[in-house]
Amino acid sequence: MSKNLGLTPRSESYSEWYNDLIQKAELADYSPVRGCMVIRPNGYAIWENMQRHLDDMFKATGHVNAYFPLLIPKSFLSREAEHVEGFAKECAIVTHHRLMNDPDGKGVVVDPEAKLEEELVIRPTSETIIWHSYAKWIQSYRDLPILINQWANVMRWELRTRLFLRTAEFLWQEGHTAHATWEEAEAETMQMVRVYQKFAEEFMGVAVLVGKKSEGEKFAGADHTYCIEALTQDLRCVQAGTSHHLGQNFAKAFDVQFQSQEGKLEYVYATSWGVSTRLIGTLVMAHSDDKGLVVPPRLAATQVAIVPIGRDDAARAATYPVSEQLAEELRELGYRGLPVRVRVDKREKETPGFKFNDWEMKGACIRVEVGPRDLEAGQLIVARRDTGEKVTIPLAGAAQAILEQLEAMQTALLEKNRALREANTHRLDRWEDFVRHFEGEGGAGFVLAHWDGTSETESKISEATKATIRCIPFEPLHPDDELPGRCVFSGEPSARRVVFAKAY
RNA sequence: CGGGAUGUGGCUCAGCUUGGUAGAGCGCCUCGUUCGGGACGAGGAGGUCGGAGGUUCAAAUCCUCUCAUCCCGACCA
Repeated sequence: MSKNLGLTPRSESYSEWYNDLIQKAELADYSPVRGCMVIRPNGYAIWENMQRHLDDMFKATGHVNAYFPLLIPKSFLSREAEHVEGFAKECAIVTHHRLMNDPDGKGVVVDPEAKLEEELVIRPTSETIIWHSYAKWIQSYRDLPILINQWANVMRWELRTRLFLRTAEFLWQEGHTAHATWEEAEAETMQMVRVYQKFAEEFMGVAVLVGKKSEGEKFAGADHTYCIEALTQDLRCVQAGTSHHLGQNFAKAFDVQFQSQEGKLEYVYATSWGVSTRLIGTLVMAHSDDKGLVVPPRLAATQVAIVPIGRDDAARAATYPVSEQLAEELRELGYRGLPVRVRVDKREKETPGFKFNDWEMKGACIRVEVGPRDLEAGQLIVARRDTGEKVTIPLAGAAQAILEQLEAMQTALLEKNRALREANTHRLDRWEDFVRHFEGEGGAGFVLAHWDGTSETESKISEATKATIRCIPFEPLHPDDELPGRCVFSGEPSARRVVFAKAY
């Protein structure tokens, strides 16, 4: 236990703790290319669980999946002025299509003869290539709405990367919809940010703020952007998902018009919305601790780890079958409509103590100890990952009791995150207090303050404090947050408080 | 992209100042003893010292370039 096998404690260095955890919980590994990551099975399982549940929610709201290509003609990016400005600086570009042997005999080099006529951009997002298709598919109001989602990878040439939170290549889903009216697109934009909120709360156990982005923070090419914003244990904010109302910007750029019922030609209204593998980083930062990964049961790779104790044949003959039987019973009973993800840890070279620590590092929600002495007493020991609490339960009915523990953990994580947010949300009205609050390294929670609504003030505040406007919340955290006041920076009138925080 | 730091068996690091042909702990493999919170003993395997070039009789060590990671900054859905 005193050996240096653990993580850097969060109190010592939050960012080292995060990096250690990603490695030791085997969520991801570095790749030979800067900014890219290998997502390992333990991390990918979380992504698969996220995908499964999000996809169900998308389907339930009428969406279908499709796939659009990775490579985009360079010229497409420049069709929409704001869009190209937003992404031009971080694009990877394909310029050639062939390699050849180095004439100097040192491996391979790019064949200069194989230069592409038009260079191709690796998608940083797919609006442009998708709207190129939509232009072909949409002629009449009867072709609308189009409600398509795709699961894909995208690439943004980030200069400063962190595993999961900001990588050059990442996995995500991007929904792209086309509508006949502004109102219908607005309803879609709102519906999807609410889907993300529901997912964050009910599956990730993260109490997110939902609101609208300021002009300065909205998506490049959007009319406006809605978002969910999460608070991490180091009191920073993570933008966890966005939903954009694109107005007619892309329809105009790609000339997508439809004939209305009245026979008039009109431009289509668009939305796009996405969440990415950044959600995994958010999840880690929201719940995990100095012993390792903590994941809410609904997303955990392993929900229950059963550790049979005793390695001599006599002990094994008793604890192994009981363990297997319990595992089978859990799978059959299921949790939230799916077989329980349960593992019986029969590794024979490791001691029970090692296994306990190992499963805590890897993020198993519930650990069950099945020992010879327990069996004699007709009981089991069950330990919960988030609280560390160990209880003894009767062997009879154990599966049901374990399911209850899973549900209790799922609920407790959300409550804990909500309590973190409540304890770290402040309302500040004096500029000196505001500046002092954000002084120093590290996060400082959410600050609700008045803002005069101008981009000038917004950028001056962020220059002075490193804090940015995270969103203008849909629902006030307190009714008084929607009362008018005076901008914390300029003293000009303000209609309501907005949320400031230091962000990842 | 700018500043700083780092890169030596799977991991953590020593060796570099003062060049002389690579070490420790952990992990791994084998055997035995163990097994209720990171077991113990004995034996064993494993390294083009991130990569390329240069200086030298000789480079992990000195020089140049380059790649990657971390921290800070700038940038950023």
